Order: sequence, then C-alpha cells, then structure tokens
Amino acid sequence: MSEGQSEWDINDAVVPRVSSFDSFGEWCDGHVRRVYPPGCEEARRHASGWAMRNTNNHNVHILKKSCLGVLVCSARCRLPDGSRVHLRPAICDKARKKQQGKPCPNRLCNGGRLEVQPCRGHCGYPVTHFWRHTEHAIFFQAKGAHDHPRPEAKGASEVRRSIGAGRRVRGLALLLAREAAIADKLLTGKQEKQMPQKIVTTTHLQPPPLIPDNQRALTCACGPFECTCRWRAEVPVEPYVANTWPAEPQGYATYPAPAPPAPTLQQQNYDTSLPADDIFHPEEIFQLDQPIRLDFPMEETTLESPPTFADLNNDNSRPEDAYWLDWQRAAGGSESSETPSPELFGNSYQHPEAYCEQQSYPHQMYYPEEAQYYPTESCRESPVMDMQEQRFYRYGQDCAQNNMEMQAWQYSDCAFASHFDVQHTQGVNNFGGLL
DNA sequence: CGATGCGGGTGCA
DNA sequence: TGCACCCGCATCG
Repeated sequence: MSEGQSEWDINDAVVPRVSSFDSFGEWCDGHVRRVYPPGCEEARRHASGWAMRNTNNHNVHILKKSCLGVLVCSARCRLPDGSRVHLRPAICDKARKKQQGKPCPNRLCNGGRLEVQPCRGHCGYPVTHFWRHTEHAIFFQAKGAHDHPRPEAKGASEVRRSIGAGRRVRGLALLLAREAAIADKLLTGKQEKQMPQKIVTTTHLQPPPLIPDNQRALTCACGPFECTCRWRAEVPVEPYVANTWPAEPQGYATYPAPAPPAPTLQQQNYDTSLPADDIFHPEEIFQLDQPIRLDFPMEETTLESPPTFADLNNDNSRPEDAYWLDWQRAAGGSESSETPSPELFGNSYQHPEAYCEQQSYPHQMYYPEEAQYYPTESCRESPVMDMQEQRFYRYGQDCAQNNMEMQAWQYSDCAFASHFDVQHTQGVNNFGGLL
C-alpha cells in the first residue's frame, strides 16, 4: 500500500483529488485503496474478479459490495493438475441457490457437490468493496483479505452462459474453439481498453491459466477445494455419496504432485448415482450469514483415472459438462486471476484472523493437508499518488482544500498487517510449476 | 436468465 | 449509529 494513498477513506466526507491513478486491479485483496480514472471501464462497472454482490449500505454515494466466496466441491476433489474446483458463485441469490448442491463438475470426482465456501476475510465477515465516484476519479476501497480461493474469473461464467452452459457437450473441439475465440476476444478487448490516462502503477500481470491447455479437457471442475477426484479427504463422506474410497496412505504429503494422469479407467458412475440438478440445500444458500461451517464433508474418493475426451463427450456426460468445461477454459483464457488460485498453495486462507485480532471466530481449515501459505495478491498499491494539488470532493462535489492532514491509514476494525505483498511472489511461481 | 443497482426494512452490537 | 443482510423491484445485456 503506497504511502501516497493513505490520506483518504472511502467514508471521508471529502476525498482528495488526485492527478495520477492506479491501474485497475481485478483481484484486489487485503485492505486496499485505489483511485481509478473516471474513464476506467472496469472501475465504472465496479468490476472485480471476486464474486461481489451488492450490499445495501444505505449510502447513495458509496456503493458497497460484499464477497460471496467461492463455489467448491464438497468432496474436495482434485483436478488432474492438482488444483481444485473453485467456481464463481452466481451473484443472484436465486441463481446461486441453483448452483449449490449440483454435482461436482469434475468427472474424476465421485459424489462431490458444489457448495459455497463463504468469505470470512473481514473479521469473520465477507470482504467488502466500496466504490465511490467523484467528478474526477473513482475511488475504490477493499476491506479484508479473502480467506478462500479465487473463483473463476468473471469472464469465464459469462462465456459459459453465452455458449449455452448447462447443455450437454457435443464436440469438445468445437466447444474449446468457441471458448477460445470468445476468451481471446474478451482478453483483447480488455487490453485495448487500457486506461489512456497516465498510470503510475505496478502492472498487474496476468497469471497463467488455471489449467494448462493440454489439460483443460481432462479437468475436473472440482477445482481447488473439494473434489474427490484423485484426492483423499480426511473427513467423513457426504451422505449422498454412495461409495467411498480408501484414503490414500500418503495423503497430504503428495499434494503438490498433480494427480497421476492415469488415462484409463474411467469413472462414470456418478452420472447415474447422482440425480443431477435436483439436490440443493436451501439452508446453504444464505450461509454467508452464518458462522463458518466446520463440518465440510469430505470424501475419501480417489480416482486413478482422469477423464478423457471421450469421457467428456460420451452419453454419460452430465448436462453441466459444458458448463464446467467452459469454466475451466475460460477461467484461464480470458480474465483469469493475476495470480494462481490459492487452492494450489494449500490452506492459507487463514490470514484474516491476523487482521482481526479483536475477534475470534471459528475458521475452517480448508486444506489442512496443504500447509502452504497462499500468496495473497493484494492489488498492489500504485507506487505513487500525486498529492500535489489536492482538491477534495464531498460526495461528488468539488471542495477545494489544501494541506489536508495526511492521516495514516489505519484499520481500526481489523489490524491489517502488511503481509500480503510478502507472500505473493513465490506463490505465482509455485502455481506456474503446476501448470 | 443473471448481473447490477437501489432502497425499504430487520436484527444486532 | 453503523453494519450485515434479506428481499423485492427495475434495468440491461
């Protein structure tokens, strides 16, 4: 967080007028403040890689959004590449409701169901984002550090919808081609829209695809957290899971190693054993308002054989296949995270508590087996924010002011340390290794 | 159909 | 009072 931007708070009556802006950060994490130029399209849309939903803060001047977390597989399965399922929760309550309880899209996953892993990164509450528009800039402030993996990029879900999510996959090649085209378009368009203004910021590098091209087709949608695909969980099995598998002896020790691509034995029984689209848990829909669940059901299932193209296209393909394929493809190809999805580094989403010393709330060890720390890639603060000529705005009004006191940025609510920057570098590298 | 915004309203600290 | 959140409504792509 640059010192230069420590002079305002989204709730201040007046915010400074700046002459230099930050480049848009899609995956801001941690307590962050940024100032975007009025012309920044993403900022105008209040876009974010995280699944943020509008929250009524009864302040017409400040738009507030809270994180919905991420959709994960209840079985904590693994994709062939070792990653886990981490889908983007629908913003719409109704749509999100429909997502939950659906079978894990990971073809290697046996019995896993999608469930929402709520965000508790802000002192036990969801991370919140605030947007405030002034005549000359768009102010953004984030509070809290996400304690969950990044969901698929927004573009992924959009692409999915656009190409007919939920329908049976007919031709993988065709599908991928279309997705690739769309993804490319999204990416291209995005780059072209780069802010024309002077950006004095750190460049936010695009991360590598969540799933390597050569594996996309084999992936399990159970991404980053819960599939059973080749994974072994240490917790009991879900009720609806018919069969369980013996736990892998080595367990966590082997984690980083991607699932051994055993290209044969295909497990397709989940199709028949699980009624698709019918089971969802209403009680989970609004679980964000509830304490973190500590009873994530884990399945001991471990499939040795990753899916094949044929598998993905055969008659046993679940209706959601297309959806998941899209997810996998789009997430990596279009607007994927700038940094690896946390799941790849293990259970690290523990840091929030470090910022919320005054609170003690139950936190869940999502991946106890993975003792690595997730590189929180807070959108780096722009190096500098020119505070020379400082004018201030009172909810949009220009209130010229000078010599504003440079008050230190303090997280009164959460003692936020400066540690996200420290972690992110290595994480990226590790992630790359998996790809 | 789902993303987004808005705003009335509730419960809690 | 501030905050988190529910819920309905409206708009837009």
